[in-house]
Amino acid sequence: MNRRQIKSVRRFNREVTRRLGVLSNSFLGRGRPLSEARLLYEIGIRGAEVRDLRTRLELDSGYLSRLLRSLERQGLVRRMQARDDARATTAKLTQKGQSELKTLNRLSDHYAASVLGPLSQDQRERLVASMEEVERLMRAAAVQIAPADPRSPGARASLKAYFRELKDRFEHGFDARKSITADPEELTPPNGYLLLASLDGATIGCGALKIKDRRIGEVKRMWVAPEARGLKIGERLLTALETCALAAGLRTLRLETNRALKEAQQLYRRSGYREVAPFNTEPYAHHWFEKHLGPRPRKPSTDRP
Amino acid sequence: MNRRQIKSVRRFNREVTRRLGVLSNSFLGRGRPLSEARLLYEIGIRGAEVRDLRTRLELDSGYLSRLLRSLERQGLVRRMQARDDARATTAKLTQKGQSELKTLNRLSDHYAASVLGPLSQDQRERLVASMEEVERLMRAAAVQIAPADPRSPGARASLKAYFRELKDRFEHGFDARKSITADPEELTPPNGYLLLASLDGATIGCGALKIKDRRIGEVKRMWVAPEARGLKIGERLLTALETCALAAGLRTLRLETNRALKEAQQLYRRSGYREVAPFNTEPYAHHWFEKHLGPRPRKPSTDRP
DNA sequence: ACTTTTATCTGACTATAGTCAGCAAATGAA
DNA sequence: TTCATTTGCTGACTATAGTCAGATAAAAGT
Repeated sequence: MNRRQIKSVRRFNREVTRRLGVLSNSFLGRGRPLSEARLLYEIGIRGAEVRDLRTRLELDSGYLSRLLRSLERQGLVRRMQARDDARATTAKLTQKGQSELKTLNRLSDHYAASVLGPLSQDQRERLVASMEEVERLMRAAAVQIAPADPRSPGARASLKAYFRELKDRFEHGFDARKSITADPEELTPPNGYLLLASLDGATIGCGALKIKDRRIGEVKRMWVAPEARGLKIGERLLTALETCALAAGLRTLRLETNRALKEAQQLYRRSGYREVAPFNTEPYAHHWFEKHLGPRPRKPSTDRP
Repeated sequence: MNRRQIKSVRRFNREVTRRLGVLSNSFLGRGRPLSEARLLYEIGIRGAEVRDLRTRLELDSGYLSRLLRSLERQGLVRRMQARDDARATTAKLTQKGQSELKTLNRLSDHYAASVLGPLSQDQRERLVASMEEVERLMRAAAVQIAPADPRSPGARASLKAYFRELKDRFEHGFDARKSITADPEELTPPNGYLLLASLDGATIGCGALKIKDRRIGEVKRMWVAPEARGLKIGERLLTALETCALAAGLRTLRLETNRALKEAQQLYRRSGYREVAPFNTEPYAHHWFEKHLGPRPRKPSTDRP
């Protein structure tokens, strides 16, 4: 990355926060603190559990409780205990709260219209397209990759989703018991590693390294959530696994994959993996790949797991 | 503008403010309130007049004074009276303030680098390009067009810049005394109109309408500041003038222009003006244009002057 | 039965970001 | 000269957005 790019990002930050700040104050802030407005918005028509609100808005539990109480006093929100877990609280909008939310939505629409209004049709299209690109890429940049315990909730959730997808996509389904293992203890250092990709606290991908012997590692469990595809997260996971492998002294990585997973094969080929003769008897595999690692990780990524 | 575009703008607003907010807090907010950091940044190495700071940051004079006092107490800023106007105060950074500013700049750079860091080279280029487009178009959307008194400071400044540019660009220079008049009283309702385009309080363009008789108007003084070109402000000024003209009951608009002003001619042709035989003896003109106004203004713009 | 964890609430406190009325000096126009 | 305006300062006030330590109670583990 260079000076020009950094300058451009800083400039964007400065200008856009200023413009958005002024507008969102004048539109959303009408009579209601922004935090309350956001909270109403986040509760939504269907209601939400308070713990979800806390993680989504990243609020202190005390602060959130106070905000909810304030909304309750204004008659906009009703709090009720969840049936299954009496500790958990669910917040729902009252009739009044729902009409308030509609007003907020209308104001937000007006705000957006005020941005688009002065522009020509052509400019509007270009602005919207660029906004979508910025949002997508800032989301991509916010994805974090970090090693995790294979038994942690995030790990289990992503592995479950991974198996589910294999079952859906393989022509004869998928049964983990018939496949070569990659059990939790095999993915825990020093036997191996599991890396999770997460975005805003939610796990959206995984990738594992199983150390076979002192020289050879196997890449397993490569998966990215459908909603996060196209952000190059597979590349980053793979690069991070290679960094892990190098750090562990490995010189060769191997992997096998099913013919249904076209995009995975593309990723491996792009990343310098060469197809080789089968090196195991994995029943679900149609292609086997191998890569010899250089002394240093490749340049594009700066992940340090 | 349609639902899809509005949704996209709202989504951008929500996501980007959240992401930028988190980051700018964690980077710029280290130990120093954001408003103080912004103020230091705005004062800059060369110092700045307090009144300029107030308009640029849109701060209450009391609040700004307090912020400056706080920075002064911390030994970062020195306040001194301006020589020419003893009411005005100039704020300058002390040695310590300058090194603090350098630290802030370094932190800002780190913040930008943290956004770009996880992305591939290709993604970085695309992000930066989209950011520039968003910024440019949001700036364009923030431009306001409004009628103004031809004697107001903004009007005089833009007319002066306009004459200056004509003088530079016309092959034989330009002398307003030899040209057909468009004096302040001719551009004041009901004799005519002067519209100013402004961005964040600064005047960046003008356009005038001189009403010749009850049916025919003349477009004069069309100018956009060089730094604001490419944002379709000329189009908006012209459309707004046409709206004015229609409201005043005019059915025909005329204008003349010099051959050096290629982009102006393009604008007029694009906007439906047809070249006609000379209708006056303006010595600096090479092309004469005319447009018959329909009963309603064209669609793209929503300016209502 | 017990400890630990999870989910929320409460009170007390702080920081940040303003707003507003009024004052005073300097300036500029009538 | 007079008087309105500009410019900045001060004190008093408010709103917003938190943070933190501890209380409480249900649920889950052991």
